[in-house]
Amino acid sequence: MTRRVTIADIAAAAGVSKGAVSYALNGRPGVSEATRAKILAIAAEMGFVPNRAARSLSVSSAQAVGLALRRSARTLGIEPYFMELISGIEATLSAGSYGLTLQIVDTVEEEMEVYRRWWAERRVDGVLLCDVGVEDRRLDYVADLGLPAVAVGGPLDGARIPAVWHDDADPCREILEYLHALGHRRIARVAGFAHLLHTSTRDRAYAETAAELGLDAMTTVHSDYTGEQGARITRRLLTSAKRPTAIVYDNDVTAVAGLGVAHELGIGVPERLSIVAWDDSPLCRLTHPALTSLTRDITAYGAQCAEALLAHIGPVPPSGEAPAFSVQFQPAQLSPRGSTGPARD
Amino acid sequence: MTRRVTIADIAAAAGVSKGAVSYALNGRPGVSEATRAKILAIAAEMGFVPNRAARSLSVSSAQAVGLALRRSARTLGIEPYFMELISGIEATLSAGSYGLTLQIVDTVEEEMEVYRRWWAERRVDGVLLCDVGVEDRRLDYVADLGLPAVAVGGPLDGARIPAVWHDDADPCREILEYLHALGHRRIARVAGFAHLLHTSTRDRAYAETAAELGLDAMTTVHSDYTGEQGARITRRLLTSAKRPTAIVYDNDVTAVAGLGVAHELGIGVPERLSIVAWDDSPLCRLTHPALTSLTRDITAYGAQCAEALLAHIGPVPPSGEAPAFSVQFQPAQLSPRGSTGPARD
DNA sequence: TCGATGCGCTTATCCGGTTCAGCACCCCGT
DNA sequence: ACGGGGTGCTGAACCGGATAAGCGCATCGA
Repeated sequence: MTRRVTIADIAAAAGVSKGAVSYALNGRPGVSEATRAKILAIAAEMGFVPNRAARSLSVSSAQAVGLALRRSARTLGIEPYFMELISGIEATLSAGSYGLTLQIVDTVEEEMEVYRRWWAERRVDGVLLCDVGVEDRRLDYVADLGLPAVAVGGPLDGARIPAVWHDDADPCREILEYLHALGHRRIARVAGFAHLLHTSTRDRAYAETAAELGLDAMTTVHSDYTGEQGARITRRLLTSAKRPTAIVYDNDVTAVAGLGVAHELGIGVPERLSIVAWDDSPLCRLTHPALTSLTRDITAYGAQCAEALLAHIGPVPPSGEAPAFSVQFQPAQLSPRGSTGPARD
Repeated sequence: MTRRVTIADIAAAAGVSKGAVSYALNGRPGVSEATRAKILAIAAEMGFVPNRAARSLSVSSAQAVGLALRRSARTLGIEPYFMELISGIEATLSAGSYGLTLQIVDTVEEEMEVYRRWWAERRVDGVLLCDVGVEDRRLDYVADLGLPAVAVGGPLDGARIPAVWHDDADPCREILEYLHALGHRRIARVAGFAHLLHTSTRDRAYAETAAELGLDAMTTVHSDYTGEQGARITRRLLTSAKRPTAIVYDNDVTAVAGLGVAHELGIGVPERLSIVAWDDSPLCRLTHPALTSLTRDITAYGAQCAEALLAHIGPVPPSGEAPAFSVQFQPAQLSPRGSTGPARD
């Protein structure tokens, strides 16, 4: 295990100074092309890789982005969303030779503390904020810190940090119109955390569309996205007097759990109950029947979020043209599968 | 956005030198208790957080651990295993104020390149190796690099790096004896990647136990752990001439997919087919019937792996007592649920 | 009373890069 | 021949901590 090679070693080998080596390696002017080539050749031969800490100390940039997730291990495990998102984020970051630092936290306070520490330590150059809430203290907090951040969700009107989001209202309309066309009139919804921004966006969109279509009052029950609650709520809905003929779920996990409950109660899907899931993860194709769901490319979404963050972190745009502050991502699209069919009663 | 506070600022405020501040903050001798208290008070008041890069440069330690995952975004998303593992790893790391750096790669070559770069850059102090293979080039590679590493899986006889693993043979025996007791004689298995170490361990254990119990030759089909393959293989098994009365799956995803196929084919579970899943994720309780599965605490496993790595990275044990080189984790336990029952034919 | 000891702190150096000021040199026009 | 200006490189400072060496001073035993 030989000692790490530093620019001083290269300088000695090339017979030049440290400064010249630095210029050569960074493609900056200050050395002749001949010298540059020689230095690059020697660096490559010696297998030089710059020490990240030294560089960070000099240029005061960590070349890393932070992601703090405020979800339990169980939820994170079962929800394909997060890993797909991370996967997309990661792809963009490593393409730009940025690292991803991950931390899992329990409370908002802890999460904000993590941001404070990361930023004070200069461990990250920016962060991505997931699970954007209706009232989200983190937005102002990171803005006050001066920590570059991008919200994964929105839109955030009047917010001081950029957001990447997709329209949730249109897909809601699409779902209801689809179910309405299939003859469904009693439609229930198993929603996600009530405090999340996209939940409230959907709450409103569903309510408006339901009114327009003249549907019976839509029952909406908020959940914590877990299978347990999805099952419990579905069981209650399906055993109530005015049983819905269709249930829409805000995520895939609760939808799969709901399908399980329908099986358990001997209620045929889609004959006597139609099911629609949000977030078309592979989970939705695991079941029988496969779940009709809202397809969106979460990995691409993650990639876009990371790009927005890098643009936000990056040097002041040379063209003087600032990157778009907020970006709207392609909306989710309905993928009909076996779990939806005509209403019977 | 005020400027970051450094030890020089604290030194100036306290009227002492930088060195004294460093000694005080790190709890080392060299300053009187009175001065130490004063410095600590000032540091706290000014909200001092040491610059990570500067510290790393001095002590040449990154205070971070790397994790490179060689799985597709889809697999990572759908398999609860990884997020639960990460969650556990993360808990241990942040308790020791270590960071977790995550990267997703496509090939072994790329993965090894990442290790080389991380180590050369001193971006990490050590790495965890997931998905240990039967012949695993990474083990020697990181050992040659001198990069501290711990394998998440084993046992690794004669390997140069420590491993944390759990016995896979005993649970295999437990499963087969259980199914045998229920009267099952034709048992099939949907296994995981053939090249993975634990797959081959299970291959052997199942074969041995099957022979002991006098079971018919067990059909084993290897898969890539995805729902698609799980479904396809199950469909083939269930439509073959000598249909198995029980199928054991190497992970939860393929098992859930298998259950879907049984529904699709109108084969009652557990009346005409029993299903056992490895890895008791919440996924197994989402379905109806809930899946009998092998419970293991993956989060705790991840925590243990991280602990082993930190012990391996850490300072030479002062007591002269080296940490255990390889650690065996608690074995998985069978949790019988609705998907298994007596064989009928 | 004097040298030895040790405490408490300062000074200086180092880690490995980046970057700025400055200098030697060459080319050029006049 | 000489000043002006650009090129190509060097030396040194700097980023923010850790740490070894050194030094003044009080304490203590002989």
